[in-house]
Amino acid sequence: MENSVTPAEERILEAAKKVFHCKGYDGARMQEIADEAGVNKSLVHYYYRSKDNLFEAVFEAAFSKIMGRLNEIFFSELDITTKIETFVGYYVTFLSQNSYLPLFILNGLYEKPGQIKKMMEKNHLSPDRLMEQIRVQVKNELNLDIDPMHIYINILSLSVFPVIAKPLIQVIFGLSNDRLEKFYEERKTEVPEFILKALKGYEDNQNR
Amino acid sequence: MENSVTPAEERILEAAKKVFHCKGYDGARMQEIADEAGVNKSLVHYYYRSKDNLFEAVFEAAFSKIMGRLNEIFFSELDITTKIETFVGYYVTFLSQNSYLPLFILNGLYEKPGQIKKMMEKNHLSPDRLMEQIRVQVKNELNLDIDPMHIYINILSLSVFPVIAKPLIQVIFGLSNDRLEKFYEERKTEVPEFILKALKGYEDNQNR
DNA sequence: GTCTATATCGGGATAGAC
DNA sequence: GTCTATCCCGATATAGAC
Repeated sequence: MENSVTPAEERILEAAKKVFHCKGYDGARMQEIADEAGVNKSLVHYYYRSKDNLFEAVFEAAFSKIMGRLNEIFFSELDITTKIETFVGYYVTFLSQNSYLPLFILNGLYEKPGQIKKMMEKNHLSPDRLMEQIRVQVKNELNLDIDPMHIYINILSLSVFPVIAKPLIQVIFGLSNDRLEKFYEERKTEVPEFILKALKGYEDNQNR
Repeated sequence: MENSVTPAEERILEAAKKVFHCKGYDGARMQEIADEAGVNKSLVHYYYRSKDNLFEAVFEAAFSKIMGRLNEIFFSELDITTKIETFVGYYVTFLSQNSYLPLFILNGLYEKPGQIKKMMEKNHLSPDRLMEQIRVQVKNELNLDIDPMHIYINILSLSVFPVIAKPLIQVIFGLSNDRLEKFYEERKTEVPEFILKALKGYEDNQNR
């Protein structure tokens, strides 16, 4: 099996990422991808027989990139407080530098409900292990018996949504690009603080 | 100017909503919209000269539907606690019944950064009024001097993201549809609780 | 491997009969 | 207002020369 990747093939994949990420499957044009890669349109088909195949390659790369890092942080040896701070800090930074990625993935998941489990396994993602990991840590370190799923989704929501909703936020609050950048920067400390204060609230309740 | 809406025109708009919401602008087909409305393809062009026009009508309706209600709740006379509970309850219910809507709107905002201010004004949305409204209420009722923007976005994130990320959540946690419904139901109480506990945390800090 | 040329199809839009 | 027929372009994909 061929192992080395030719420069052309690589350029095509990079170009495809750029175009698919911004325009989605239906909006992307094979011609535009070819132009972006600086090759002939036929060459794109030579390497990736069809638009579908090319899209799959792009989607899988994006999914792995996001989930791999997420996985890494959540299964690390950090204590829960540091873990949340690390997670939020990393995601807000990473996502605002790649602001097209999360929406691309969400759209992709709606279009392709199949074959995703394959990717989950490839990225060594196990729902049960993740849940258990959070539950144990919340129990041991914070002494709380609360559903880890809601906590996990809350953390994700607070980190990801503001990036996805960038244009909406600009419209609702009438922000300039500079002011928006500052807003994201603030969130790196605001969000962990918000989460930890909430968790502290549960603690007070249960120990009362 | 013609005021009454013919049944056909109405059926076309409803059909267009269904198709555009699910497939987006590029994915939607005029033929499919016509079929869905039970009319000939030409009739769609007769009423809405182009695909662009039709899409605008659909987008504006969706935007107004979501923002109108949001506006209504945030400018109501409720105290902040009730307001948050009402908002989350309403949005989690409404959005999970119309789970395609938020993603449709976010995608649309990326594609059409123009002409949105027109809609903001049409819906009487003023960034400044909204911010001031939240700031005053948080100050008066909770005695807190914190940035209302982060609070507002946090509430929105926790309400909207889990609905948008439905397929992602199912994949990450391996949930059945029934279990997911239960999860959303739980969030109607979990999310306001989470938010209010966090706010309480700020209160303790500042009064210490 | 990389290009040119072309097949084939589908979609948006319009003309014109009724 | 509603239909049939058609135009025309653009997009995916393939064949085949080099």
